[in-house]
Amino acid sequence: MTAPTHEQEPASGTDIDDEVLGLLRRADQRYTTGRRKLVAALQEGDGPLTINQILDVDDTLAQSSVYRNLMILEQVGAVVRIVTRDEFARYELAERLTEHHHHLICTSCGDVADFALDDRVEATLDRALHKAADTAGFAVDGHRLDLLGTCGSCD
Amino acid sequence: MTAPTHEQEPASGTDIDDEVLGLLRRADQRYTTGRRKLVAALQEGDGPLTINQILDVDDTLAQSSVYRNLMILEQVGAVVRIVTRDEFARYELAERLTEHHHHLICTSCGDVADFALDDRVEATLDRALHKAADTAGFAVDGHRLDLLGTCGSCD
DNA sequence: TCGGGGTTGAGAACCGTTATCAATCCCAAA
DNA sequence: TTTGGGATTGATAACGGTTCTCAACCCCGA
Ligand SMILES: [Mn+2]
Ligand SMILES: [Mn+2]
Ligand SMILES: [Zn+2]
Ligand SMILES: [Zn+2]
Repeated sequence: MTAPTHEQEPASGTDIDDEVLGLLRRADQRYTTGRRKLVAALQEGDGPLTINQILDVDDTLAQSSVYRNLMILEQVGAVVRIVTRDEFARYELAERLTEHHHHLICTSCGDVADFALDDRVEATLDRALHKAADTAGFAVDGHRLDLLGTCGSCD
Repeated sequence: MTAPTHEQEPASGTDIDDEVLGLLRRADQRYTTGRRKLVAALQEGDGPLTINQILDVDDTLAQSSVYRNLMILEQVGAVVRIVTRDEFARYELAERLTEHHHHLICTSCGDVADFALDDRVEATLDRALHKAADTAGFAVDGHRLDLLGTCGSCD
């Protein structure tokens, strides 16, 4: 064990499937083959994926089913939908299944990659955010932090 | 003067118009009445506004012109387009014309409000972000920090 | 005053996403 | 194992926010 984080241990390895199964069951949904392939595809990317990126990873998936199943997985709490700057939504596994992290958004090619901050910085940030939220009468659920700039492949 | 910030003094009051005028001139664009009304509408909101919110504020504006002029004002660097969670894009004056700030996004009603962090926290954050970006070979342009939760009007 | 390029705005087109629905799958009961 | 029926699938149509089109208009300069 390392320094304590503000959240419980995320599922790692293939028991992500178990966790997703539970989330779906709780909503009377089945963990079908297509949904398993979807979760597997999301697990591969090192950042949130667009629909087309998902279809590139697994071309046995049907576009309309991907859209529908991502919606269901989001409702269930297994997937998060992310909109950055371009017109394509991106999807990633919820932090409950992975770990709290943030995004490097390349304003040139549009690609999005994950990165994490030091726990100490996160703690400082959370404190400041809660303080700011309190004075605004805002109940905090979480935060979203993106870095905008140019990725390595774009010089 | 208070503690030094990491950016130059933002334009305040009605000389925002002067600044916008300069930005448009530099791109061989005119600062027409419609564009002035658009900037005025954005100045009124206490957060980024959707197209419909803009049309509500000033019903003399034509939708298609609002879309086109927001696009031009964004290219020129006077306006920033923001996409949160719902299907409506929002627009606000660029930080060059206002001040660096962040957003409270209500996941219930979708409304977005501005808030700012302490300069000290911003500095700590910037330092940590640059460090993380360096190790990822990412050139930082800026950051975006949103607070997700429930606003005061939504309990 | 006049000419002409920039701007406007109503409407059409675009395109990512969502809804439709018949065919199929899959669990559960018999 | 067989079978009935509700859930899921996937090709397709519909939807809606945004962008494009183009004729009318405006506005600056000669
Ligand atoms: Mn964080
Ligand atoms: Mn900041
Ligand atoms: Zn890039
Ligand atoms: Zn609200």
